[in-house]
Amino acid sequence: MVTFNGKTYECPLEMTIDLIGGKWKVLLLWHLSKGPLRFNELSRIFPHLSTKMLTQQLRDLERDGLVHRNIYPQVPPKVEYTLTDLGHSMMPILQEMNRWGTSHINTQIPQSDQ
Amino acid sequence: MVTFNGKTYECPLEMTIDLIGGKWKVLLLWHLSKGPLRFNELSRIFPHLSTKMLTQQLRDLERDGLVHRNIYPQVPPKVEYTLTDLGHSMMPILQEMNRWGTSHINTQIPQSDQ
DNA sequence: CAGAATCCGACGGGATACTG
DNA sequence: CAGTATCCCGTCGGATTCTG
Repeated sequence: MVTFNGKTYECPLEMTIDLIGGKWKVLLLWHLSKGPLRFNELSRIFPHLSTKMLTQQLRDLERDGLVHRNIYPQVPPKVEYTLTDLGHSMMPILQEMNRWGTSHINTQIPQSDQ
Repeated sequence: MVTFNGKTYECPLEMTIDLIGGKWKVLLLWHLSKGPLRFNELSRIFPHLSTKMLTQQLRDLERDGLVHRNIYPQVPPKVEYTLTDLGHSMMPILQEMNRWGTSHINTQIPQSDQ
């Protein structure tokens, strides 16, 4: 029984997958690891991600301390998203995932015949 | 643009997270990495996982070549699930996830005040 | 520019009952 | 034992519109 940011889990693995599971969070973290990005820049990188979802995922990541939201008080508004140290500490995981994906591109699994 | 088992993705990372994203798949892979487990054994390990979901997740993992389903033709039926080589190749990812989780147990993120 | 608000349909997933 | 089948409700998430 472990906890993270108020949530309770049965084991560390469950805790981690809850933070980055789902399609978009790892992709957001991955792109932000290369440098700060603005809301619309992220929106352009992921054309299939609605602004509603983008906002929601970024809020989740922010609430869990993986992403920092930097607001420049100016008109028009400017908001930059960056990785926190905790966010950067996820990189070994993402690198392993990227490595696995890269080395298994175009794999075709023969479906069992029955 | 990459593919895996007939599905198309924008990048290797997206491909990987699609295979193991979601709460249960990593947990199933994790337990199966220690040895074969039967359907009811898995069911007992995860009390909050319905048989419907368990079946569905196992079928997904099987279809994607990460898990093998071994049927013993006998009465009562006996079915053992094991990791394939491809499933084992996921272990570095899960180990990183477990490592991260373990070293961030009981973290509390101070919420930004506004 | 960076969202918030609203509406609404699809489906993820629980509970229960049933089967070879 | 190892599932399947059915019902059903909640939420996920898309599309659209609006705002400081």
